[in-house]
Amino acid sequence: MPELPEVEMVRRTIAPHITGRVVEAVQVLWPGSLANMTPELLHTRLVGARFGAAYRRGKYLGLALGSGAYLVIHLRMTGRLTACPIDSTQERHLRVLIVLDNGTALHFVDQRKFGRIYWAADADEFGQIAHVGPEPLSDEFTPEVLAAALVGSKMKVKACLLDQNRIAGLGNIYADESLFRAGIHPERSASSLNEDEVKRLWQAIRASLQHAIEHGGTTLRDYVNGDGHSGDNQHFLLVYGRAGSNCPNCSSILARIKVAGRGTVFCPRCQK
DNA sequence: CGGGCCCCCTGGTGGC
DNA sequence: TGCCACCAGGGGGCCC
Repeated sequence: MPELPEVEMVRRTIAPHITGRVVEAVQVLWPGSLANMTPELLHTRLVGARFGAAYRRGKYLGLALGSGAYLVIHLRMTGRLTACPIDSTQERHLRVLIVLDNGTALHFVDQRKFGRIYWAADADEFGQIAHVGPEPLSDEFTPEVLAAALVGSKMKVKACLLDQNRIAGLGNIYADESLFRAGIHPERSASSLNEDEVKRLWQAIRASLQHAIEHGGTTLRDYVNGDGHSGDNQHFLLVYGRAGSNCPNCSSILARIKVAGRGTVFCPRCQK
């Protein structure tokens, strides 16, 4: 499941392939992948357009175009965005193909068809589509900002972390990893965290995300970066996917419960 | 505002 | 070996 680190890796690896390149052809194999336009409209808008920089907002990718518009992509569960040679074999679950003028093509592959491609006419529309909370790796994200996202909420702290409007980019993996690093039980009421706990959680969120990026993202099944390479961070996860194994801190057996409808792994001893 | 549930989807898994 | 119910889950929508 691509979360902030994985989307950031896609952004970094896809950018060199597309920036400055002109679209020669577009092929939509599954129209359902297009969120707010028809295949015809995408074709009209994209063919002849030139890609600029690649941006990320939360789990949204925004590929700028010379016209000032953005091609906005959300990978959801199983989406992949890769740059491939135009003569490469067509993989299963290919949904949208964008041929560029440098012998490469952007492949949007999505087994479960949850991923979506949006059209934004300008930066404002990109912001409306990717309307998410503060970026946890930005300088603006301080312990005070995190505290503001949690304060006064009756929600469980994990549910808060998963709420994209409160904090951008955390999904199930990094919510669990962050709460473990901070030593906070996922079912704690968000508003019950004291100043020290918020500070620890702030530090933990940034560390979980930063380490994941340094390890190229987490590949559990589908995730690959823009070059088609898997990440390594799955080998460094502390709790996610490790229910029944030993806690890396105290060797207790890691527990699995359901929080906010999501499978949740935590250490009953370390996370109070 | 928040909790719970459904839906979108497909492939993997476990029970029988 | 085969069939099938069930699960995973990001995000939007809906109801209460």
